[in-house]
Amino acid sequence: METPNLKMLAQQLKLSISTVSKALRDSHEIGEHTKKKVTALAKKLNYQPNPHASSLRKQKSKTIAVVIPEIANNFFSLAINGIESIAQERDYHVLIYLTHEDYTKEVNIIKHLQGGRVGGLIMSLSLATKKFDHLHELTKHNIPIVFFDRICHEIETAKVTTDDFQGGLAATEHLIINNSKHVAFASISNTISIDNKRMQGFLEAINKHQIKASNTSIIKCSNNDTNNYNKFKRILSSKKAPDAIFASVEKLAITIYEVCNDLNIKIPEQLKVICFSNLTTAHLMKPSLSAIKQPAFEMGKEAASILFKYLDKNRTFIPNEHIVIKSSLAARGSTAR
Amino acid sequence: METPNLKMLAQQLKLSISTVSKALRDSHEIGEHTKKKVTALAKKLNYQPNPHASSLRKQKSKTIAVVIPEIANNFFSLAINGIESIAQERDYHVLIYLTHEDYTKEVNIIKHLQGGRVGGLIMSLSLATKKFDHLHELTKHNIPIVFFDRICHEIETAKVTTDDFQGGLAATEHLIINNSKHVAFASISNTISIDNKRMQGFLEAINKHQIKASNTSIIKCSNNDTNNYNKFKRILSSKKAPDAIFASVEKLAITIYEVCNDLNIKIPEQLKVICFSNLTTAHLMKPSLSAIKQPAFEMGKEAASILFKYLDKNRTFIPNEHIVIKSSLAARGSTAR
DNA sequence: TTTATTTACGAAAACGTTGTAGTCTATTTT
DNA sequence: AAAATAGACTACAACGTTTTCGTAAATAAA
Repeated sequence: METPNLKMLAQQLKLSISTVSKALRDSHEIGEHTKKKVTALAKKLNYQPNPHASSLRKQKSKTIAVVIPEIANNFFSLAINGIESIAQERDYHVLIYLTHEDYTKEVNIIKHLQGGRVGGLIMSLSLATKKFDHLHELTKHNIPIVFFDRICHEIETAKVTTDDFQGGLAATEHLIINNSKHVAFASISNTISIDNKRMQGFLEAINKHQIKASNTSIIKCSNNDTNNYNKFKRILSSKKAPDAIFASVEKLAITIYEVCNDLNIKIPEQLKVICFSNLTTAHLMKPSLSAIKQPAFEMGKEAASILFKYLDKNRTFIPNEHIVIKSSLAARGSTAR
Repeated sequence: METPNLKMLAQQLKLSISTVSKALRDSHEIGEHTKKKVTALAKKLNYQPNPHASSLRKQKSKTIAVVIPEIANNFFSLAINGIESIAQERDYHVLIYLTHEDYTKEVNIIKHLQGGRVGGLIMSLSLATKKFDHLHELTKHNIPIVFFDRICHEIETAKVTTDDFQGGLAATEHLIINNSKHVAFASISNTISIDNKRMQGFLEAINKHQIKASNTSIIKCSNNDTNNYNKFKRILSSKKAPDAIFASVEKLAITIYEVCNDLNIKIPEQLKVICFSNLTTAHLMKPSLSAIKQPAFEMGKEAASILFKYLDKNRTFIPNEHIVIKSSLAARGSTAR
């Protein structure tokens, strides 16, 4: 079956292409009678305007890209959920790209997007990204970026995060209040924004409660699960092992659970664990996992709303703005006194 | 900064637009010397062809849509991961649409796609979908669909699933072998393909092991967590409660865990639980959750490979084909004898 | 009645590519 | 030396929209 287009409609109705086009877009230039006829036939033939032609002509596409490190992760999939919900409302389309925490992949994806496939993008940086030339280049090409979670300070635009500092502070204080003597922070990367903020919250709590430096440690992890596993194993079997760990991200807490299972370390008796997480099954774990829950869905919605607002106005420059959405602490078994 | 286009390149090089276009696409009509000059300038200016113009002209777009019920779900996010990995390799772009298990949303999304925004789509049906006119219509418009997981038998095309029947059989046998006397199947919907297949596997196991009908039940659940919770609560506190449940999908098993927690029912002593699942933390739950693990990532990859194969060949009709990728049973605490 | 103005439509030029059909020069073939 | 061919390039139409500009007829204002 031929896909109907304006020409086809025009011929059948013995009208010009422009009249049909205008009628469908409810232009005041077209009479009511004609509009009725046109829309009726359009509905009958199931006409849908060709988006490529439309995008080309209008030089904008009602399409955005979401560039994230990974998707098999509750935080990011919830965020996409939020983004998509707003997009569907506003009739925008969402392209998805995964960097898999790889800088080169991120650069390539961004390069591709310079062609104007999308009007803008929503992005969370890969762990490996330390240079931002590709992002500067993209904004030079008039494609706005809204960052969420792992934001880039260098680019002037809107950024949506949760209160990572406050969350880090709260998580650490929660450990201290529950009688932890030697608290550690497990960091996933020293370059990404959120990890830093969370660590600063950690340090602030240490400071506030006057914990001795010798009873504090920073565990530098990476994105490699096996390496992390071995590192935790080493640390937790050493003499001066911490009795509480605040993990920057969920996956580190999971690795800690695995190590504890294998070393037969009891949580929370011997080790308390808390982390930033969006696991839906945190309350069903053994023991149930205490967590700082990020408002992932809301963060996605907020980021999308901001981007769409500017795109709708044809504004390609988004001024600096930092939206912070509050996280909440769920105290569970893994930090019980 | 102006986004460079062919015209701009042509002017700077004092060549025609067609020459530049052909040079960039490495046409034999263009001399080596010219090609070098063109590609050099293109690289310098960071030229990226306008995808809308290209798609319009070529009448194809190197873009596919993925239409799924939800994304905050390990199975679907892993599947997307698989799809995206192949797409990135093949230079395809992936649009994502969520139906949220809603028939009307699904129909609207499909309608939109008739405009030719995408070359094809990969899809898993919503729970609420019982009519398939929208899908027939789409294929009439020459947009091929590849189904995965929740497939549609009515449409002639390629379908990718796991061995739901075998998985259902294995899961149920696993319960029976581990000494369950009254086994139940928790169904999420009686319309979707996978639920049916899994139930058939369940029934086959019942049959094979000659379980009496009175020691068998089918628990009809829905997509409403609260309703499911209440239903399980009622059933599990009744006198003839089952001592083992095979849940069709992960979310039902989670609800069962919650009910058991609240009713203080011991898993696996009083109730054994197994389900189809892709939870990464299944082994850390209390008790660890026995599961039929679906090859979600591979299913996504397979579905994408098939679709791209046909799109690359400009074939819009995909003949019937059912690819089955094996699942595996992980026996854990929730079904221990 | 003549002159403005409004209403309802159509012609045509973009948007940036791609592909077909030339065109011109230089080389080879007869 | 004339004719054919190959090589390297250009002109131009098309893809399906959107939008600006025109224009004819109908209506209102002078």
